[in-house]
Amino acid sequence: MEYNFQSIEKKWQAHWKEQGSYRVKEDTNKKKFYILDMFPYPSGAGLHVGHPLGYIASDIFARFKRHQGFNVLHPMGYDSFGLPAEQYAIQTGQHPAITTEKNIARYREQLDKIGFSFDWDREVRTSSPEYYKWTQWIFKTIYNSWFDNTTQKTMPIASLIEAFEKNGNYNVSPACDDNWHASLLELKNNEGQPLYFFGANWNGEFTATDWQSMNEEQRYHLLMCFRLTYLADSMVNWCPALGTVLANDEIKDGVSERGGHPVVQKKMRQWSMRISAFAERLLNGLDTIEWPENIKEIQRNWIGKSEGATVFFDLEKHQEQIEVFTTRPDTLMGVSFLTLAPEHPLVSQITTDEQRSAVNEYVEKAALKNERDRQVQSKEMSGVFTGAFAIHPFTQKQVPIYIGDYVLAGYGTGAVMAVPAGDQRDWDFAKHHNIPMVLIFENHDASEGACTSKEVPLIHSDFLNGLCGSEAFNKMIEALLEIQHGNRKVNYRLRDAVFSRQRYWGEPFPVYFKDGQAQMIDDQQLPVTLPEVDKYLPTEDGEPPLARSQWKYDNQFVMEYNTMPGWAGSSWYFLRYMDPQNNDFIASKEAMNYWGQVDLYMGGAEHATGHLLYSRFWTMILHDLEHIPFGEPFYKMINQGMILGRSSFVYRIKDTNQFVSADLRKEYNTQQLYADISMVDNDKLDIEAFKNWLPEYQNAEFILNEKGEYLCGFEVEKMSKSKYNVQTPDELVEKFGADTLRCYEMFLGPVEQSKPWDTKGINGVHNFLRRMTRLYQNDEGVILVVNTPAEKPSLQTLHRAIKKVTDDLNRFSWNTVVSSMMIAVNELTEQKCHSKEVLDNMAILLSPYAPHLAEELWEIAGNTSSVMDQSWPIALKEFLEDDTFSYPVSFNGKMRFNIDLSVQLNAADVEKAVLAHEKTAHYLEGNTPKKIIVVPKRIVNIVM
RNA sequence: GCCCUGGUGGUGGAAUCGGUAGACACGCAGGACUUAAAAUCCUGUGACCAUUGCGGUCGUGCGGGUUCAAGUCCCGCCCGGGGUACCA
Repeated sequence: MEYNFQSIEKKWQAHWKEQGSYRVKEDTNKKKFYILDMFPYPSGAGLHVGHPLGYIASDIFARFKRHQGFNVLHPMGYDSFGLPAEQYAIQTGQHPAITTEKNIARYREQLDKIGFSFDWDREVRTSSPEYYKWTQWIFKTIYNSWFDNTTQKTMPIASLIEAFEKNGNYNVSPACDDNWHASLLELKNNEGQPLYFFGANWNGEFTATDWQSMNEEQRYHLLMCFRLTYLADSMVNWCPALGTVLANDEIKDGVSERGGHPVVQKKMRQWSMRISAFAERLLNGLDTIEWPENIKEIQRNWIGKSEGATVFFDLEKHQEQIEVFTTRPDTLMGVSFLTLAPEHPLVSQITTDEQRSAVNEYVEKAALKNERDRQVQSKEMSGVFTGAFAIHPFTQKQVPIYIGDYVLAGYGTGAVMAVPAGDQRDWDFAKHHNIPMVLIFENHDASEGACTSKEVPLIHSDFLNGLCGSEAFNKMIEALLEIQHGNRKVNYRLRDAVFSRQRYWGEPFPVYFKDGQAQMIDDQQLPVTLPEVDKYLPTEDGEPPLARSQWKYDNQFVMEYNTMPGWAGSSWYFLRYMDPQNNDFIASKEAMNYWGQVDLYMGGAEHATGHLLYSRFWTMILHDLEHIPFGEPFYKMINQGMILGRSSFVYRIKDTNQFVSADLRKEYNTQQLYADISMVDNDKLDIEAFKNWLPEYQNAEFILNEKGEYLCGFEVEKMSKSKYNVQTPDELVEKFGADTLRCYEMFLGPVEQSKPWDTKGINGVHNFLRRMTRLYQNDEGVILVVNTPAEKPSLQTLHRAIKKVTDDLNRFSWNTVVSSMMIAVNELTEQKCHSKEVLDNMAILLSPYAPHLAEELWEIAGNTSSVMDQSWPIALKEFLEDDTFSYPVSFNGKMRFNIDLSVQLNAADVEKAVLAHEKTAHYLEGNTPKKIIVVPKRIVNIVM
């Protein structure tokens, strides 16, 4: 019988479904293995061949682990809240839930065809109320928590209140914004008086008595400064025309990517998550997990730890100080000016009357640019002198103060001390504005640029003269502490994460507002479900879509009309798979204790600074609060690469309707046009299909090459509809079968590498499966499997394959496994081996890669059980080694010939045998060997 | 600029610990079978030189180095992919 993959795959998929083969339960007698794929957003376009790459790899690994006796949790679900469904709803009025449902059905159909071993009973969808009930619960939990800087741990907010009751905020160090107390002083009560009783110079300390005398409103705002999710005014990219906030990557050249509308910077009251408190934990945790080094690096950079010092500069004519952060306190003696961000709060206060108009103009100009624009600006170091001077803390000399938009308000203190001798940017700024430099490095000629090395001894630096590096760094910090003008400081780039979105299709907040204060809705009333709206657009006065519903809590209190961002649901979904139907908790303690951390996480590297950071953040919080038994969500991670498309091109001669074959196109002036890859086979164009493709090509004429063919050009690029290079898995499953597709995607190369999709090679893999089939059955359907014992060479072939396949899977080398199995099948075919003892083991080896065919072959060989239930074969040592080894013999490192010798021989005997060999004399050319290197079972090298 | 990756035949890739570079496929060329095509099978296939056979030289982005031995280790460059940035 021919390899009839269509009927085989249909048969076994139905069988597995009927048997519930992939259902999994906690079983404390078995070791667990949790292998997870990043769940997809179910887009309307469906899957292309790139999407299942990671799923295939993880599915193979899950099946391998099952054979090894592990209890494997391998679930799948959908990240089903998101923008595309909402956009579609705006255009068509169709409810996003309906669109999402449809897309999920299509995804499921496509996934099912590929034969994945997901336990679909555990499916989760982030948009289902049963699921987002717990997203809301986690939000509330985070709201009711604070972070203790001393112990570096999340604590319930009640414990902070208790501390305040006892000692005010003495002896307690909750994570918060540096100037949290300043923002409280701006608040007013109903009478328009300051809400708090602290004077304008309050430094943030308060006593137990202060706390006890606070009213409920005062305590609300005070606590908000310490909660791990909090309401605060933050700068957002507001697009008035679209009525929504845009993410940075939704803006191109200062206008919205969609529609090209202007975008302005606006302060909005938003929920934020205090991820900045976890900077150090997130950084250190990376050392405890096995992730690809590049992802760890991306996260480290994103967290952006820098160690340095805070320095306070007194002002010449004002009480206030300017606080700067620097990583080079050792260069403090070289300060020639300070630069403030245009938004710095002291700017208007210190600017002199002569400079005021210039400064105002500059500040206004800067406000029009968003942060990203500003960074793209030219290198000409724009800035304006404020007219004010600071006083150098050591030399007491005047230091001019500038503003410049290269200083960002959002990083550090929004102010920098400039040392032109030691920083290239400061050097550029000084040159441009003709500010005198202070030279502080030995032998440094500052006419060319700054000296950025830390290893050059200092000069003109008073007590630091002659020192450099960390010695100077530490000595300066000591000196700063002594004169009380600075201290050691660690700064992080990581910012708190905005958690509000002005969208419809996302999780609603379990929050309403009473007297302007946010109130959490009781756990018993969760989930708070999405209300119906007439349109999925913002209201006329710019409120989010949910406001259209006139939604009220208890019929009187305004609800929070924002929704949660996309990363909310995906930050904890791996927990829900453990116990997806649980109504009492995110998952039962038993289930979480059993399944624990994800052992292997497979997904794209593009989530490095989003999902992969946020889910670590939430896991740490939940772990600290003892809701879950582990502190890092994903132990081992592998990033699959992207599969790129191979686009085909035709070449039209300019201003004609003539197309010229790619190999002849240089002779003409041509225009390159896409041709759909379905009309191209082996770069040869199906001319008739092309003519019928689009009306404009109907009367096209073709200049063929000498073989009478029309060749297409090609390019490797991202798969996309507009490039006509999308290859769907469905077509390939139809044509070659799921097993072939699975093997081929693995055979393409290492999973973590990006590579072009090219269907050319798929025949080779398909042939391999056919040759495998022929070991069991000839083309007439006669079963060849025999019960006679196998010959030694066949057993050697088998056991070598077992060893190689097992080793390669253990080191996640999916591609080489296919090669090893091909080699085994080629050898067994040559040996005409049809022995059941060999073939049964071969079927088990094959089953992770080609599960349908493996089941079929297992059955053909006369077995009644399922191949999936068989334990993984063990490679027997006696069949792994030959009696002889073919030694390569090299002369001065050049390999000349092989000699077969018994593996029993020791190095001296090998040397003797080689020297006795007839060819040795020839290659010695009369020389005496100076040295002979023998590495047993590897190589012989003769040095002359 | 900085950080992370990668660079091997016509193509995808293999070489796991410093030990025979190019496994396994694709493609291509030639042959067998066939009226023919497909399918299948066989042979060859890194480049260059020599071919009557034996064989020889070069070769893993480039230039150096360490070593008996380097795709693999070290130093200095070049190019591609990704991340990030007036980050103080």
